Amino acid sequence: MSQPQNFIDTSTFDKYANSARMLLALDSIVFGFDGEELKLLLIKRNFEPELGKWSLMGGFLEENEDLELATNRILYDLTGLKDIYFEELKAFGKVERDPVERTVSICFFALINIHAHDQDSAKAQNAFWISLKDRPNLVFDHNEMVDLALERLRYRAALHPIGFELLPEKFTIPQLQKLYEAIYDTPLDRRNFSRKILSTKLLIDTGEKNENSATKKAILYKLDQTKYQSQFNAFHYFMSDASR
Amino acid sequence: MSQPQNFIDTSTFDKYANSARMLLALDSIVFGFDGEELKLLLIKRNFEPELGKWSLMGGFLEENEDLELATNRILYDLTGLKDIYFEELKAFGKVERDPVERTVSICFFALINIHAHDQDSAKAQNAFWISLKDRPNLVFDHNEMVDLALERLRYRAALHPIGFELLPEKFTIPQLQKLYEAIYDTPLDRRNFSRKILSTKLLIDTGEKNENSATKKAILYKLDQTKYQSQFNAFHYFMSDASR
DNA sequence: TAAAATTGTGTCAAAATAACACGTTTCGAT
DNA sequence: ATCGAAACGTGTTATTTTGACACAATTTTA
Repeated sequence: MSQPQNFIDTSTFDKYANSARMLLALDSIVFGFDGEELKLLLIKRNFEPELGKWSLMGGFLEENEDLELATNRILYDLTGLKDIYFEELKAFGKVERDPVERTVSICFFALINIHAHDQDSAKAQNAFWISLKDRPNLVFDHNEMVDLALERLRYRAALHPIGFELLPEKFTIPQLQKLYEAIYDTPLDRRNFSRKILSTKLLIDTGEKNENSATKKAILYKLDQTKYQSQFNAFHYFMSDASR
Repeated sequence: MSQPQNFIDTSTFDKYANSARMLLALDSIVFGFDGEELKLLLIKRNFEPELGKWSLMGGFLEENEDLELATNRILYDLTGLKDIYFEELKAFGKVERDPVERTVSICFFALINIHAHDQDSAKAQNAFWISLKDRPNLVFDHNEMVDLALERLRYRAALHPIGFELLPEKFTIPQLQKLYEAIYDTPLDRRNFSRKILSTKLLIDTGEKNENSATKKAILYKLDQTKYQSQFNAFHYFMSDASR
């Protein structure tokens, strides 16, 4: 992380010379699921620059703050939640991406249970849940970020049980199927989907049923947390061809 | 990529205040394959800080340089090659990761044909090919970076045909198998491997044979570039369980 | 020309997948 | 109370894919 050109003095080495210091932003794509549609938590900017326009939630990395800590701070400010599931997406670093000042953004996406999050936190940030299908135009390169985040979500959810992060603690297989259908925007066969999910042995029957149903009440399952964590990196192939 | 706290003046907005500007480093893990072992291109540092120790090749992002351009610049300086295959790995941003000055590193890994690269470029950087198995201790958090890069390589090579990037233009299936065995440090069944690879239809028989062989000469194949690019993101499942 | 090393191809049983059918539960309308 | 509609749980079958394994062909060297 340094190169020959950048040293000053081999005996009394203090600072890297000649290279630019710049702002490091963190931008978050937060996905939620309301039971029907996949949603994004977006900010209606009540601050400059680009006041009044839509954007992702972000913030700057501070001098004495670890990167991971800053990510958690930003997600907490936005949702009021701690220990949110998130993954780093990509660094965006075009010279002109932020017209105000040279800023490199490290982008990540998060998955949350839309009903568990703190509405007040979102309100404080002027944030709203927007369906993916009617997402507005976003500032800077944020559209590109969302496109990539959705692609990555599809990639990851096809192989790993991250979809569960979007559901409440107890959920039914039909609910899970609707989530996958929303993520991939495609219908799935009930019977094959159920078999696939159950074959992972990741679900535990709680013995309860979904009382909100108007018809046959589906079994409520919960995640087997031990198996979930130990098998997280194993391939599960939830979707046969998520890669188009 | 900005938040309410960071604006100065809604009418004459110029700069983001209060947030720290910092160095942005780019560190590269370069993988190569010599026909037997997986290797890393590492720097014996002839510059400060940490002079004399081993490290990854890196550099700083400059004021008027796109992130992707800088990555290519660093890889070119190291290998003399352009259009190298690389993927972003992760941003490393612990406060104390570089004792000289607060520096966030965006890390990426690259795959190159070890025999095609320019030896002079490597020599100019004091870089050497080191077998993964006897890799030295590296400065800062570079060990962690290499660990993660290897994990990611295994993940990606299990699903996508990136392994081909490490081989010469024309190669045999046994050579490809040795590469996969090196990546996963495990023996594979010749017959099943061959069937799996050929079923992807990514290989074109050149009609030539490997004249370097002391026994039966294997068929030399080349990649079907059109299919390679169009099917790159499809899942190929080259390894049944690369995820442990 | 026989032996050793390596390559290409084939077989077969087991497992996974995709397409599809049937019976059950629940509520509300009759 | 019972019937119908909607949604749920489970089962069947043919096809494909996988994993374990065997055999024949090529090439160099002894």
